[in-house]
Amino acid sequence: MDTTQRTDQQRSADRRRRELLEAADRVVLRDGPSASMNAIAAEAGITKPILYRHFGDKSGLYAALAKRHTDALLGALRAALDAPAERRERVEATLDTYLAAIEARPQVYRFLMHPSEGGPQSDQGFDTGQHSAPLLRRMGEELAEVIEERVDLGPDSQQLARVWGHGIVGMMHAAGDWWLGERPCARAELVRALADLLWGRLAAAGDKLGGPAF
Amino acid sequence: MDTTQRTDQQRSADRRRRELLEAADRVVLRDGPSASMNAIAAEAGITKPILYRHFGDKSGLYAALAKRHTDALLGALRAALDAPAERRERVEATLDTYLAAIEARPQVYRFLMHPSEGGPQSDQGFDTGQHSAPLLRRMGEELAEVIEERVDLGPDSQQLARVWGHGIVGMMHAAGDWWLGERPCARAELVRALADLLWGRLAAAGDKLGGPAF
DNA sequence: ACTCATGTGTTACTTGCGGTAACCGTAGCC
DNA sequence: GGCTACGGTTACCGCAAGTAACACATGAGT
Repeated sequence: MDTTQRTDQQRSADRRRRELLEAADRVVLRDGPSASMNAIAAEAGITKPILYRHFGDKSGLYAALAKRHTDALLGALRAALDAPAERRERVEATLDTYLAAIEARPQVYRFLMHPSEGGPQSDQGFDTGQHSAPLLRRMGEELAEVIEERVDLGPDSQQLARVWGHGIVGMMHAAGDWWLGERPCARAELVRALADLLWGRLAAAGDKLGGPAF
Repeated sequence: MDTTQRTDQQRSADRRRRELLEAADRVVLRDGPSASMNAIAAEAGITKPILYRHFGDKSGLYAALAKRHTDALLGALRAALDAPAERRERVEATLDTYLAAIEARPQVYRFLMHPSEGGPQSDQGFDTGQHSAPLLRRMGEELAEVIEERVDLGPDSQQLARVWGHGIVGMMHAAGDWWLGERPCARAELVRALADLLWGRLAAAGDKLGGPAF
């Protein structure tokens, strides 16, 4: 078994795997994240056990599926983050890239954020963390890296950058989710509002006079 | 059927309902959000159909359960938001209140954010929005109200306040989730870092010299 | 040519959950 | 006593995840 020489069987297995993933993709796009293994197998023209041979269990399939989309989105985000432009411009471009992606394929987005919430009862009950979608975590970490490598934050910069990375990603996510549901304004307006928030406009704004009980 | 005069039966039913909710609470606290109806019924000392008589279906029970915690948490947050203090202090107090809550009872928090993700296959696949936990939405709306009624934002203030409300809540949530998983620092530090972010420190910070490809 | 390992595929099953139908006992009230 | 109304139970359905056991091909070694 030479590792360099992949046998025909191995390559055909890889192709199979890709085909299965594409079938799964179609089903998830159609049925949302609650697509059943049976349905996916049927779409691929085969039966369940094969899926299990390839992906172990449902979360395995979902992880593989999520990785593809996550990689694609992260690539686009990285491009926007790394562009040679003013910081404000880069931030706005990044926000816009993310929002455009979730606007274009809401089902996929939905799937990425809610990856079937774990197995049967999957004893992960106690460990608290890690329930937020892996996509969010990865985005947070990536952003943190970019911030830390580009912005001068003095001591404690690493800690600060990570907090901010995850915080900003969360802001983007929650605002995007709400916006997608209600569509209260154009995308560009949302982008500006969020950038304004990051630029400290909340802190700079004055108190409203005649406020309540004051 | 006089509406004002609740019969003994009605009141006893209400008591029963509360008892059941408390049992469910205990189970969710122990088993996490994937607690089964059987387990909850057993904890309450009864069997499934009674649960269904009281709450309709699982999402009904979960909704009732979530409402209690949500109300409690929102009450605490409102108190922090409405305190008569400097804005920065109020923001920090609010962040701290939220983080203290999720730190104290991570399972409950987890449950609130992941309310079983909808029914059997619950055809809600296409409508995109509304999958973010109701708690997040409510917090976002509440915060938006407070912002709009207290801060002078000029024209478009309503739109802006809502975007910011949801955005800030999302930031708090994501950062809190990450922090809960990794515990990279004390709560107070996290609070300060987030408040700094909202105060525009990212925009104010200088570029790092000797940056990449520059 | 015969076997044997390996990978692809199937049918048929088990387990466990959400949800429901149909039945049982007891308290009160006429 | 008989009647209803309600708290409760057993026993079931449908469905999805996951598995066991079996069946067909195909290339390699002898």
